[in-house]
Amino acid sequence: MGATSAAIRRAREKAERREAILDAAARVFGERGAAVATMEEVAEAAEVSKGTLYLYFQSKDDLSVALTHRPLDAVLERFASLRDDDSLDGETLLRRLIETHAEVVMANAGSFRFAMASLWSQQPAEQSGSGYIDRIRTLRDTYVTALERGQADGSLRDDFDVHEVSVALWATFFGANALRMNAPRFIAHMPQDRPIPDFDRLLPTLVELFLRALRNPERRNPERRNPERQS
Amino acid sequence: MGATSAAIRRAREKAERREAILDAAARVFGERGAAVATMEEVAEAAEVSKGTLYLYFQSKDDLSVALTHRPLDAVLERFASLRDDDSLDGETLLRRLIETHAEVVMANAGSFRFAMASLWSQQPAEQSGSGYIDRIRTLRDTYVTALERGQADGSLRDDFDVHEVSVALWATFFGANALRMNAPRFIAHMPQDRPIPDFDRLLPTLVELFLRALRNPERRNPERRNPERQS
DNA sequence: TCAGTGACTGACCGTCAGTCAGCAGGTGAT
DNA sequence: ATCACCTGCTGACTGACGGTCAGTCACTGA
Repeated sequence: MGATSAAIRRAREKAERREAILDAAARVFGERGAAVATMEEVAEAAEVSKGTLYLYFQSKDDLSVALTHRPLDAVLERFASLRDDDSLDGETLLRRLIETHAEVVMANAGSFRFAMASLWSQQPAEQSGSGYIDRIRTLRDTYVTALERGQADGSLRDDFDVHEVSVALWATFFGANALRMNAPRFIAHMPQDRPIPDFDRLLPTLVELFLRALRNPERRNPERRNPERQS
Repeated sequence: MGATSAAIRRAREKAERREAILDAAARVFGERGAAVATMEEVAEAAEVSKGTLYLYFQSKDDLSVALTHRPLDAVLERFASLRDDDSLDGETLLRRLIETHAEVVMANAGSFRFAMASLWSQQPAEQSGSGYIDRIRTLRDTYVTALERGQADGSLRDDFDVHEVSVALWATFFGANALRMNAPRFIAHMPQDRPIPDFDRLLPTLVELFLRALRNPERRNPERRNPERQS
């Protein structure tokens, strides 16, 4: 049936256009800064009219939140493959998750920034944020998995609550990524005669601290794989 | 001189009006939500015209950042009195700082929220944020003091860099406060059939984790002073 | 050939941050 | 008492931008 194949092609083109708009928005928001960029500019960059934007996204907020979905999906994909790698013990998995997470966030700082802004400025529980929350939940679930694995294989202590700690991890790396994204601004305001905090050391320091708090001091050491890790 | 006393009175009235505007803004931003509230509404609540707002504050962003100064000053004041209390060892001081910080942030969530939003949305290094940065720096300095005291009195380990850790603490409690401020939103989006993360446990969990990582395992225990403090 | 469909357009609207010419009322000098 | 002056304040106005919608056009399938 010709009707069907035409419909399929339309659907595909529609999806492609949506992606093209997201590409353009990422570029514009990244270059110009999120709040300053206008929908008109995004439309121009995407080579469509402003009205078209509103056929694909309900609002500017909706568009900017959608911008974070792709990088978050990238995080989740890499999370999944790490989680499925059985050769990693809980501690190593945890460390890798944190590093992966930070890496992708920093690589997409522009996209995340405005999503953060709209997260803060809205007060109603917008349903536009729902996709974001879903992804965050999956992300936290993966941290829980790593913690549970660590408790099971003895690489982590077993006297903490994995759910409580996973929320703590979430908060911590949220804050760390936030600071790192805004580091240039903070540094610009610092009086130059004082030691400037080293934001690049932030992640390693935090990883170190958390692992020190969580690592099992009397590790059973059954199937050890990596002989490194001292500090 | 009559002229002088009149000038003094004017200056005082000007300061009072500024405070009154901040009060009104805090009320309006708190009730209505930061981005939704208009300057017109703030003006009405402060019983002045919109134009007057711009005699006291350069912009809406400026006003909302100024809103956070007062609570931050409250934090700093309490920080100073904690720091000056010599009977507190480093570990206890650190714990108190964290708790105080969190308490004030939560009590003034409305004021902080929009400041966060403008932090994210602007890209230029606005000088309006400079007062904010100054306060944040003092805040972090106090954390550094606590860490140094802890290393000196043996309540904390001495094998970490106090500056690196202070940035880590800053990031962590920034993130934790951020999450707690937005907890209702996250919870609203969570599917109800899953265990909901307990945001009230977040602070205690983090304090616990950090102290576990930082506390001196072989504490010399020389001049212990307060037998209280359990949680 | 042509009616139907749906993606797309851009002029238009409402809102709101920010401006500015003018006003009131107090002040100090004459 | 009078007046020039200043200072704080006002609110109508402007420009910009997010969002809308009546209308256009290309394509489709009969």
